[in-house]
Amino acid sequence: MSPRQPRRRSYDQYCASARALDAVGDRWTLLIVRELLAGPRRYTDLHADLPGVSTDVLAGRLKDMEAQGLATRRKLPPPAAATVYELTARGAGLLPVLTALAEWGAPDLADRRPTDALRAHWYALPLLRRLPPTGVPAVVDVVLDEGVFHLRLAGDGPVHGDGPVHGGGPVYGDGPAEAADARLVLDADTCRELGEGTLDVAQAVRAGRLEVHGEGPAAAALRGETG
Amino acid sequence: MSPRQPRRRSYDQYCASARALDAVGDRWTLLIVRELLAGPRRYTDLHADLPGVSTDVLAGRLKDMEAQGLATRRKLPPPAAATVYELTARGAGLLPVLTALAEWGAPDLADRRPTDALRAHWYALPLLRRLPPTGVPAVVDVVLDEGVFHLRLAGDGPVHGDGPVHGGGPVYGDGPAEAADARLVLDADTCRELGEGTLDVAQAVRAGRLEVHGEGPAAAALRGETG
DNA sequence: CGGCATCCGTGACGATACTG
DNA sequence: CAGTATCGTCACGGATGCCG
Repeated sequence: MSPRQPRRRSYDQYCASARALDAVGDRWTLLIVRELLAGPRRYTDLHADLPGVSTDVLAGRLKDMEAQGLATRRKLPPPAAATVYELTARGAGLLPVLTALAEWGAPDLADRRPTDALRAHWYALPLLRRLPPTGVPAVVDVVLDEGVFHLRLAGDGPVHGDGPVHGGGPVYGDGPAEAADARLVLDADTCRELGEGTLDVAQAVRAGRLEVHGEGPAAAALRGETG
Repeated sequence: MSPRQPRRRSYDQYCASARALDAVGDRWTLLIVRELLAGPRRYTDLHADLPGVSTDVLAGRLKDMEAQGLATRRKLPPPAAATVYELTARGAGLLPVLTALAEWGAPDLADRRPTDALRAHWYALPLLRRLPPTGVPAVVDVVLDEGVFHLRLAGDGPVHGDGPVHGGGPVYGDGPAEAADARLVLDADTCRELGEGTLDVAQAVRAGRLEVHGEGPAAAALRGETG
């Protein structure tokens, strides 16, 4: 009958961090979460944006994540008859873990190896913690030579580790948003330094390395017009 | 000559989170960091507090961490001629990652399996984020039936993900501190609920589930005497 | 074409034994 | 005490095949 559930490997420690690592400590799992934080994605898109993962491991991880309540499969209504994977609230709650990792790992981006894959929206996580508070929920397009992505800011300051930021929708996404409140134009290295924290938005604007477009209060706040 | 360095496996992605996982994503690494956040430890002590890790994996991880600048080996002066492992500043910078993981994983502590190992200081990480600001640096002993540990609070509020908290010394430790500013006495389940955030210190005191001993301002702040 | 399942070679992991 | 040596097992990565 039961075809021998291989029983997920556990640290068997009564420790909150160990429990978290039991759930998401496997190779690739947190990077799949990173992709799904950009919104619902199809299997093939995930596979394309996770270069190096093998098909069976990706399928297995998605199955594990579904079994643990981190993600769900959903079938889109026709004619777009595709199945997409989507984070649950529990899965989206991993955002603070990913931002903490991104903040710690940002200095390592100083050396860009020729073998490194790159997607524009991978710049989103370090940036989320570094943008000044907009005071109001806002969607910001970020335009790099390498591509365009967008951020969804809650308005009440940078994203810290204090739980999910807003409703539960995607926190960032690939490509431009439908209706953005502001648009940032900068080069990849400026974006890297912003994410690392060695440069802030006001400095970058003053140095001519960053253009902030937009008319609303969010764009003004990003420019530093606090009055 | 060079016996072919097997070259650490990398995700090869130009992404801050992926870079961090390249460094600390291997099994056991973050739990070793958790142990070393309690201060310098000997190999045998690490092995004792990481039940399940095999000796060669532990040795290998410590070597990797040393090579990556996360930890250092240090030989204690005689007569205590033992070698201890100690986090570097870079390694200690992983505290926000571990607190984010602990916060996310805390709800999973609701079911305590009979196979789970337990060390008192494993309660420290979830607690660090949940104690009210003491206003002043303080050392707090926490007394459970299961054992005693202590926390070193910076004073400026709970530990968020905004970088290292204070100087760089241990953030918590096993057993009582030499000179504690306050002493908390509670049972394990109360400690778990505090860490989970479903209960706060003031509530626990009022419910008679937590005693806060001590005379100084830190103890008063923990009691909620904000005046 | 999207979503896997299968097969296979390699390397990482876990337990035990052993050594300076 | 602080690891190294050895070995069986399993997870991973890559390629291919199947099936709606």
